[in-house]
Amino acid sequence: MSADQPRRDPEEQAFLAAYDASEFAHPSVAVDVVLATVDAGILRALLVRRAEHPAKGSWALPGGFVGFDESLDAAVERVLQRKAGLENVFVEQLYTFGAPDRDPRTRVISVAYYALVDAATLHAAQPANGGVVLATIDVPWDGLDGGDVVALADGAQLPLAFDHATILGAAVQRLRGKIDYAPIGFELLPQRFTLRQLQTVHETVLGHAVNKDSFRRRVLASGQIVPTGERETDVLHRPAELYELHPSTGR
Amino acid sequence: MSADQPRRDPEEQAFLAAYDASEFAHPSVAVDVVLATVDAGILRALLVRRAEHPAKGSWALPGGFVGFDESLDAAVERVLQRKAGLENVFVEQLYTFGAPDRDPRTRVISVAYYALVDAATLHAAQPANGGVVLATIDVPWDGLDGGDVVALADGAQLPLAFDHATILGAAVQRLRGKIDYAPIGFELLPQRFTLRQLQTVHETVLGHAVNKDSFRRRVLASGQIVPTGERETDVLHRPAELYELHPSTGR
DNA sequence: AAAATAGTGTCTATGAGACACTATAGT
DNA sequence: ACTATAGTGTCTCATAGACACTATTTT
Repeated sequence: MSADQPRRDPEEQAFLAAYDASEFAHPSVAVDVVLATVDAGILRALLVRRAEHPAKGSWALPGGFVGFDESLDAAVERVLQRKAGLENVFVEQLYTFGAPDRDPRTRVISVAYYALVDAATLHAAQPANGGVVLATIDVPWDGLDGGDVVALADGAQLPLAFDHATILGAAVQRLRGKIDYAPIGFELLPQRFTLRQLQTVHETVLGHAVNKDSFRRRVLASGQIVPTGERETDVLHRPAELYELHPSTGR
Repeated sequence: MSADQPRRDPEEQAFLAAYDASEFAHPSVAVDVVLATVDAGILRALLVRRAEHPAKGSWALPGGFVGFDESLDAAVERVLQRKAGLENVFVEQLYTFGAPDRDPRTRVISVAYYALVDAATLHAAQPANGGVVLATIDVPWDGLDGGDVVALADGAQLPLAFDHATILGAAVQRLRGKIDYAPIGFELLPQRFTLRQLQTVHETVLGHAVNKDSFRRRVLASGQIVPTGERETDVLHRPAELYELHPSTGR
């Protein structure tokens, strides 16, 4: 560490050059949204086919540029409404990707978000235009290692635009790190759900099986969910009790 | 790291050549850095006095606009070098703040980072200009609740510019959530440290005392640190063994 | 009745907290 | 010798995993 080096003119000039550049040309700012769901034990995310250059024909996260007077959250809502026909979805900011060459058009800094929704709601919402697919996300790493992921549709790998494989990987990594202590698993289920469904959601996100007994104990002891007194129907076995989020959690 | 870029055909190259990024008004993009340290059991952060409007006279996080061809990480490095005279500091992205009215000049989207350094290094580093203070951070909430924090110098509260009290609070919240499982406590200590020093760092960040016995057991069992065989000197009591990060951790 | 999953009770292993005790520096 | 903190050994308690067992639905 050379923290005690005196400041020299070149450093000051570098600062001034960078500052002046920012006065003339500003980067573009976009939001990209990882809209994820768990469907029958499979992790999926919505992708949009790029109809125009750049990366024409490859698949991208739904996204868009941030308006000059538009908040980041508002931009995300607009994107979700327009590309997936969804409103009032659980959304959290993920990370901001700012490599100078990540978009060939110009400098684009992208603030990535993830949105979670249950599979039924996502299937019911019809996107305004075509060119949209609910891709299967294949995670080629274990635990919290991180890295790019692979998107599949009909068994074939989809080419992903820009650095979106990295953004998808970061979203999976964040979900895996958070699901054990934050109430995000519920966002991937309908309002009423069984403990088995919740366990499947956790297992799908984490990428490995979890212990049934301790999972039930832990979830019930957390006080986050309450039994409804009703049971699931149309199953081939003993029906499980339906639970819902504790009213104080407000959903 | 980043995914393979799709092949560029002539049509796409023509599109890129004709692309005009200045078609719309773009927000400005800045980085703000929470440069934090733990000094004798006190959490501190570097603040810079604003010499110009807006918020003239109040205190702000060190920051600066991102150059058009400059990566976010490079902008953070530049800010740390210029405002604190530091290089090779541990840095991680925190969150991006984008409320349209957070800066009265114009639309400024700020990508916030936090940087961690040990107190001795921070004291040794000479900031380029005056108007810099190492403020005490007072956290008026417990655990992971979150919220604004208060900056103090010489016992008096410092007025904070823009939304920087919120950014500082988010940094504390992130550190508290991460220190139990991520190796960030070591970044706040010199290369060699005692277990008691490490415990004090944890207690200062968390805002509450931790159990000595289980802390020692947990840290030693993690295998992250190794004993050096040497002991501290010039203390009024039995000197403790000095530890350092396990070589494989690479620092 | 058979099949399948829901749900309960209990034993064990592990890790945290508590506490007593010994060790070693400076004064 | 006294004081303060370092460091160790052991007991207890809480929680996760494992496993056996019972309960309840459809076919």
